Amino acid sequence: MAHVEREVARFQEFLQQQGLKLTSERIALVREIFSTHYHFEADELLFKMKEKAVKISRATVYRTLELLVKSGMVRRVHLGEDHYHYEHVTGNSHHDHLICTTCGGVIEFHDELLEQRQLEICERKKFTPTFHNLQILGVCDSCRKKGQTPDSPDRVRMIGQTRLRK
Amino acid sequence: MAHVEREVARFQEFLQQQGLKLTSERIALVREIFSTHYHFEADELLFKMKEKAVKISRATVYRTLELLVKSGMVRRVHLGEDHYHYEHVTGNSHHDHLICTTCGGVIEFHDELLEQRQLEICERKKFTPTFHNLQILGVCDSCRKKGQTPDSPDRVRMIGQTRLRK
DNA sequence: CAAGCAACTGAGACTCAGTCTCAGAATGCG
DNA sequence: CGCATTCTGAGACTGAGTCTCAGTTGCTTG
Repeated sequence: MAHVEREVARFQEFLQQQGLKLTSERIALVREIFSTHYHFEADELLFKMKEKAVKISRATVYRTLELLVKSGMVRRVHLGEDHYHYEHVTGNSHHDHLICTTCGGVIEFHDELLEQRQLEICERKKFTPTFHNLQILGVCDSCRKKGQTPDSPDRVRMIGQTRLRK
Repeated sequence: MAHVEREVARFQEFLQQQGLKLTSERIALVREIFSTHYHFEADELLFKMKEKAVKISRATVYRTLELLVKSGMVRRVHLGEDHYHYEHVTGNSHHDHLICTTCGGVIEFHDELLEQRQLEICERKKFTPTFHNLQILGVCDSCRKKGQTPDSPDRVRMIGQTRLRK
């Protein structure tokens, strides 16, 4: 739990620099995000707060996520679904994702050779990269063992979380 | 133009195999897609058809795109925006994208070494890949020359096409 | 430590991409 | 050529995300 407070402090520092305020809603959201979920969705977060009987509006959730992204503490990623996911930015280690189209699980990896090669490609195309995004879709080990066959890429869209609105 | 008719024939063959029908709407859409746009959005296509005074409803556009994806003639891709883009599947050459966050331009590339390395990573993680998706965001040569500085990744969301509904 | 104002919040209207429904229309097989 | 089957358009609907605005709160300054 202690390290959650460190994140709160980091966020506070960012807010101060920007002349913004540290409100109870923002504190609650940062605590929620950094104490549990590694990958999460905005609506999931909204739902979790409702469960805990902490009343925070959808607008505030989105506004806070935007600030967290700006502060560099959280990253917005596409995970194959048709809406955004968010993930912590731990240290500054960039990573990419293997996404299982059967169980929806996400495996992270980082590969220096891959990164290096991308830079080479950019150089050849005279392109100045700022960021990249690689998802590999397929079937994870445990799903394959259960005898599942790989699905078509579209199938990924079906993966969902329980989530409510209103 | 001749090769557009080849695509129409390919689609017809697919439809026949599935016990589906080749309608005038489907022909018009395939012609539109394969005669010009390489990367396109559903709404853009809808708008183009309206411009040409060919009346095709949104539902039909989406339904036809779904069929084209199933037939393997078109691929659905994420290009950094918050909605889908589509692109032709030419032959079977897989490729990835460099996306300029300043002008919205897209550069395609294919790199065997990158593909190879991804397979190695999957093997190490015991993951059976079916598909992947790599976008590199940054600034293209001509935008850089115009003295633009790289934008933050969020900026990409702003890139848009003119498009109307109704 | 109170005032004041800028920044923040919630509620709910709005947007936009995409999906669904259903009654009427078209296709194409037999 | 008939008719079952598949398609279509209009528009209602959904779900994620944004915007607005009136009322509230954090924090700086005096």
